[in-house]
Amino acid sequence: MTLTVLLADDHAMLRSGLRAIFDTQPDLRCVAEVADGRAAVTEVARLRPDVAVLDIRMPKLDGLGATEMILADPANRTKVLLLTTYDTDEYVYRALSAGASGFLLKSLPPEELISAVRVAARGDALIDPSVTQRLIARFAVSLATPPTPPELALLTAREREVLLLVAAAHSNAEIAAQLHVGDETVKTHVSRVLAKLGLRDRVHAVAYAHVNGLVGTRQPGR
Amino acid sequence: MTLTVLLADDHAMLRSGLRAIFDTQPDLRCVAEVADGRAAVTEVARLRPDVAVLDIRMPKLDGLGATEMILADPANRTKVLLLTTYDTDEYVYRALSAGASGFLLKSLPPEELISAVRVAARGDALIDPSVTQRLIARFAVSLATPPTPPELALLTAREREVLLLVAAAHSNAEIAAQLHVGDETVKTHVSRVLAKLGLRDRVHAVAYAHVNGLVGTRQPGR
DNA sequence: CCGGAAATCCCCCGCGCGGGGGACCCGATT
DNA sequence: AATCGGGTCCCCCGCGCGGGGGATTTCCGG
Repeated sequence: MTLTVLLADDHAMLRSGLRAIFDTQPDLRCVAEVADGRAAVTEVARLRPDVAVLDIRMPKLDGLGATEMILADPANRTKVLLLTTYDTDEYVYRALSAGASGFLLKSLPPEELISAVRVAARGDALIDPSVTQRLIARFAVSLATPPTPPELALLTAREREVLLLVAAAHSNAEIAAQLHVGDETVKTHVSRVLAKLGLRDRVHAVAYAHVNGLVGTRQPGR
Repeated sequence: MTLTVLLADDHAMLRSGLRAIFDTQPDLRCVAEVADGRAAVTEVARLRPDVAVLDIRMPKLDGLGATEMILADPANRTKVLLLTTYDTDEYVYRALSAGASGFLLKSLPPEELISAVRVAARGDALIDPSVTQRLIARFAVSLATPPTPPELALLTAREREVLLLVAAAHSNAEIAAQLHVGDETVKTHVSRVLAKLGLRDRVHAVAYAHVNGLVGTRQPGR
C-alpha cells in the first residue's frame, strides 16, 4: 500500500528537495506541493493525503495554525509532520498541543525523514532527538508530583477526606451531608486539619490542597 | 572517539544479543554486562560508561529505580536508555521523570538501537515512536491551558487583580494593605467578582482560580 | 456637556466559621 | 483494667465575610 504525502513549504527549492527524497521510495507518493498554510489546509481537505509535511514558517498561515485547522476537522485522517529549521520551545509545545505526529528539524537525514513519514502514517509519533530531551525535561516538571508534604501524614484518613471536600469548596454543612455525620463533627475535623497543617482557615486549606496537587487536574495515571 | 556501554538485563540471552549488535560497531564498546539493577548502579559508578542500557524488569532493583539512583549521583555522566518489552504508561512517565535519555521497546530494529545509543551519548533523547504518540497526548493535556472562561472578561482589571489575591488565600484586610486601599473597597471588589462569576463565597473563588489555571503552578513558558 | 463605568469609601445586618472548651463510644494497645 | 487515639456530637463566643443599601471622585466617550 502506497502512502500519499502533501508538502507545504514556501521555498520551492526545499519542496523539490523533499520531493526528490520521497521519490526514491516506491511506496511514497507526493500528491501535492503548496507554498502556504492556507493552501495546505484546503488541499489536505481535498486530497486527504496520509501525511502532510508542513514547514513551520509559511505565509498566510503558519504550520502551527495549519496543523490546528487540519486536525480540528475530524473528517481529516491526515497525520501532520512539522518541519523547522530552528527548534524554538514555543513551537514544539504548540505543535504537540495541536496534535502533530512529529516535530522534526530540517537537518534530519533524508532516510530518517522517510522513516518519520512511515511512522506517522501508522499512527505513531516521532520527535527530533534534540527536541525530545528538552521535551522530557519540561514533561518531567509538569509530571513532577509535588512531593506530598510530610505534615499530611499527620492527618487521619477521615481528616484527609474532609480536607478534600473542603478543597472542593464545600461548606461544613455540605460536607456533613455528604459524609452522613453531624455538622459539628465536620467542624471538629476541619479544625484539626487546620491545626495540624498550620493553616489559618478553610480558604488557606483550599489553596494548600490545590498547590500540593491534592485536587488539581490529576490525570488517571496518577 | 569510542563510546562505552553498559548492559543490564536479567536474561543472559538478551544480553548476548545486544552485545552482538553493539559489536558490529567499531566505535561502540560494551564494557560491562550485569543481571540486576543494583549491580548496574555500582558498575556505572565504577566504570562511568557513556551509556547504560537497562531493562525495566530486573531483580533486586528495577530499571526505573536504577535510573533514578544513577542520575541522582551528579558524579555520573552516564546517559540511561531504558529497554522494555511492553510499553506501560506508568513506566514511561516514571522513566522520563527520572531523567532517562530514552525509552525503547525491545522490538526496535538493531540499527535504530545503535543510533539511539549515539543519540543518547551526545546528550539528546529518543523515545520509541509508539510511545511518543501517547506521550504527546498526555503532554498536550498537561499543557492545555484551561480555556480561560469567558465570564472572566466581565471583570475589570482591578477585579481580576483582587481575584488573584483572593486566590492566594489573602484576607480582605491583607488585600487592602497590599493594594493600598481601604478594606471596604476590597469588599466591594470581592463582592462584584463573586457576583460576576456566579460564585458563592471567596472559598469558591479560590477553587475557581486554581481550577481555571489562573494561579496554578504555571511554568514560565506560558 | 453630560451620562455611565470604574474605583473608592461608608454603614448595617446576619451568618458561617473557627477556637475553646466538654462529652461519649469504640477498638487497639499496654 | 487502664489507656489512648479516632470519630462523633454539643455549646458558646467572637469575627470575618458577604449582601443590601448609599456616596464620592475620575475619566472616557457620545
